[in-house]
Amino acid sequence: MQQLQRFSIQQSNVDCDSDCIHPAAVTAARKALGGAEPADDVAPLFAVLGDPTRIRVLTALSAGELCVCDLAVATGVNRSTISHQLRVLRDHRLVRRRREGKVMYYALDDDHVPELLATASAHSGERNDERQERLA
Amino acid sequence: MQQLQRFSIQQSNVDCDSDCIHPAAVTAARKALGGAEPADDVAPLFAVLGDPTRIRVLTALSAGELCVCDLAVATGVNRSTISHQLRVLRDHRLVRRRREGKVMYYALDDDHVPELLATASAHSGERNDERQERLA
DNA sequence: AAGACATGTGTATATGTGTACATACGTATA
DNA sequence: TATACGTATGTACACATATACACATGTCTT
Repeated sequence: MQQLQRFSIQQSNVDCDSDCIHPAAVTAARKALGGAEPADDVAPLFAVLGDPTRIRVLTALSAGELCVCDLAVATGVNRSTISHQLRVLRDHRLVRRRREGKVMYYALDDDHVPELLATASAHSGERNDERQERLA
Repeated sequence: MQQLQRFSIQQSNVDCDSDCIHPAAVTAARKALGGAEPADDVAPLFAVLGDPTRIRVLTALSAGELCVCDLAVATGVNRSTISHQLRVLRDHRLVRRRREGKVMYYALDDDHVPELLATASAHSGERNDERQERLA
């Protein structure tokens, strides 16, 4: 953390180093941040979703459960990579698995996932709505 | 964030690659994936949200607009870092800025952001209701 | 115009992480 | 039990990137 300079008695008015410009706004922001730092909870989740391969896996699973082999074929990704990413997704409770013989079937574990994907897609879609028409 | 990979589904090895276990499921998954590869649109957005500092910035801004200096104080992050991250957020149309004299005021630019944060928080909250160990 | 101040950016470094090879594990079948 | 096969993981490498220092830019004040 940076050192805090102590020249606070200068004009009691606007000095960004000693005292922030809008103390009321800062306190409101601190309140919004909360003491528990929710960033440490949601940021890792978003980080998991921030990989194209994992998004492809989740999107593929949105059509229904798939085994690892099918996932690899559908997404065109190495099976080893798929397994690694499935483990990441499992650790974050985004997918669940079910064994049937020697085949593992993976499925979405959370209704939040399609919701997040839809919202993010809407945001990206708005950005791309420069002159993009829906294609038949 | 990483660059997308070209993938061809012609990894004809021996068994599982040439003929997947459930061809119908694979075609359904491919249909869900779509030809336009939505992963390349939403994954970068999630990647942006996957950083604790940026989440703190967005959360702080959810209480109202703030200048860079106040953001740095509220989040406890170097002003230079704040500026860098604000640029990233700006590039993805997550925040907008407004100049007033020599002070730049930043605000959330999209209603999707609070929605995404809420959904992600709900997911994390459900996870924490059970006994879940985070990996460092 | 010059100085002060808030903000933006170039750059270097350290940390993180996605990928794939090789290999181990678990289950089913002969 | 032994073999085959789908899945999981250890490991190493390449690449992305978050951070902070130093400096640049833009605006207001004197």
